[in-house]
Amino acid sequence: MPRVLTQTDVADFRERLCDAATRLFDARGREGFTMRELASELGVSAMTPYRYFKDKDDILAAVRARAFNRFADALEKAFHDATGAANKSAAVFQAYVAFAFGEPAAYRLMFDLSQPDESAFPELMDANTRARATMTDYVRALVRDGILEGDADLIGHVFWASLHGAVVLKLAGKLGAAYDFDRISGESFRVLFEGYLPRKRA
Amino acid sequence: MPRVLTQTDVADFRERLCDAATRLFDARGREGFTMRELASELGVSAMTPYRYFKDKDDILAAVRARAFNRFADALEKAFHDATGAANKSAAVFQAYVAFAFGEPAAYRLMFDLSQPDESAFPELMDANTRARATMTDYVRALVRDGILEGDADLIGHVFWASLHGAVVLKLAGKLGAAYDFDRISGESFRVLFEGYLPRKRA
DNA sequence: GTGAAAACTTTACCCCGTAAATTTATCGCA
DNA sequence: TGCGATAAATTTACGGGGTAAAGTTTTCAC
Repeated sequence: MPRVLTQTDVADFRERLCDAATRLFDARGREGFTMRELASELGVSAMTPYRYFKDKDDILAAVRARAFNRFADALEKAFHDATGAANKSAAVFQAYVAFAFGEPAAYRLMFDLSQPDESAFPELMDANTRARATMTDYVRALVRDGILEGDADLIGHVFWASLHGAVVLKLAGKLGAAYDFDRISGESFRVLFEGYLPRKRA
Repeated sequence: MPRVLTQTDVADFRERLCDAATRLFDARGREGFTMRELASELGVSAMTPYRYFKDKDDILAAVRARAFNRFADALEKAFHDATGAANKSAAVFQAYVAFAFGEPAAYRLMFDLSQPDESAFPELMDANTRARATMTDYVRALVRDGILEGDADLIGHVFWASLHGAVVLKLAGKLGAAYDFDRISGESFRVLFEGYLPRKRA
């Protein structure tokens, strides 16, 4: 019988590969990322990654799944560490922005990209679902505590779309100095937040 | 003396090429777009486009410039055809959305993409500036007519970021059935609009 | 040791953007 | 009417990409 890779060997290599791939995506962009450079970064031949992943898309899916999980980790941590619904909401907002600009390539891979039939990658689906949940939980908390009023899922999507828009415009270099990301996202957040405050009825 | 291309010949070919390129971008996506297929679509050899454009990026810049101009055309027409600031605003909103979903590839080329040193393409810069202006003019009209109150440029950017966010989430397939584009963008627009209504001071 | 099979590498194929070399087509002029 | 000259177009070729197929190395039960 020949040498056989243990589960751990495989998992470790996949881990190392995804780390390197994430770094390369950041350094070279989605277009500049190549299997050959990835392999050489890992010190293996160009074909070795194909023992561990079906093809480039499979690697992309794994990298995306890991990005979703890191993202969810960051938001959940922010949510749990802050106390009080209002603080939690601000902390989640900050964590979101920090992730987006700290790992722009990962952010784009998560939200800019529509891989055909993502359902073929259960790991990705799960991570996606998890990240999705963390993005509405904080709104649910705000509504539960009576700080905001309305359909928490709808409000969550509205905040999300608005913030995401500002993020991608910034990432694409579409925002100037006068109306920069902080100004626009802050203003959006403020106006939307006020719009969902409970109506003071007599 | 040999045959020499007239200005018109060159302009016509560039036009035809950009039309075909725009179609191909839509059909194949940014990754799947190739010079070779573009050339074959035009019925010329793979190298002929290089007589008329420096390289692929140069073609991309031209396609983007044309997209910006079509976009500006659509918004300006909507703006001018509607009467009254409120109607104009709604018309511009509709034209924006119609363009984004009618020509998703062109939309992405305009706002998702940051070409390095776009300043090298004056045609692109001009078209970009023009499109930018049409996106804030309608807000300026709303403020001038007293329908909204505040910094028109800031408000314009806030609306833009919010709408853009919903558009790209939809284009990336991130929105589900329950909270779809219309629901989210409509809700965002409503809440932001109300947030900028003049305060009724006693 | 030995052989069989897993892990890995080398080689090779086809597609890409595009540089360089080559061919074709059109003009003014003899 | 032919005949360069030269712009326009095509053909060929190169380096680099993803990855299939073939070849090599390594490891373990016997």
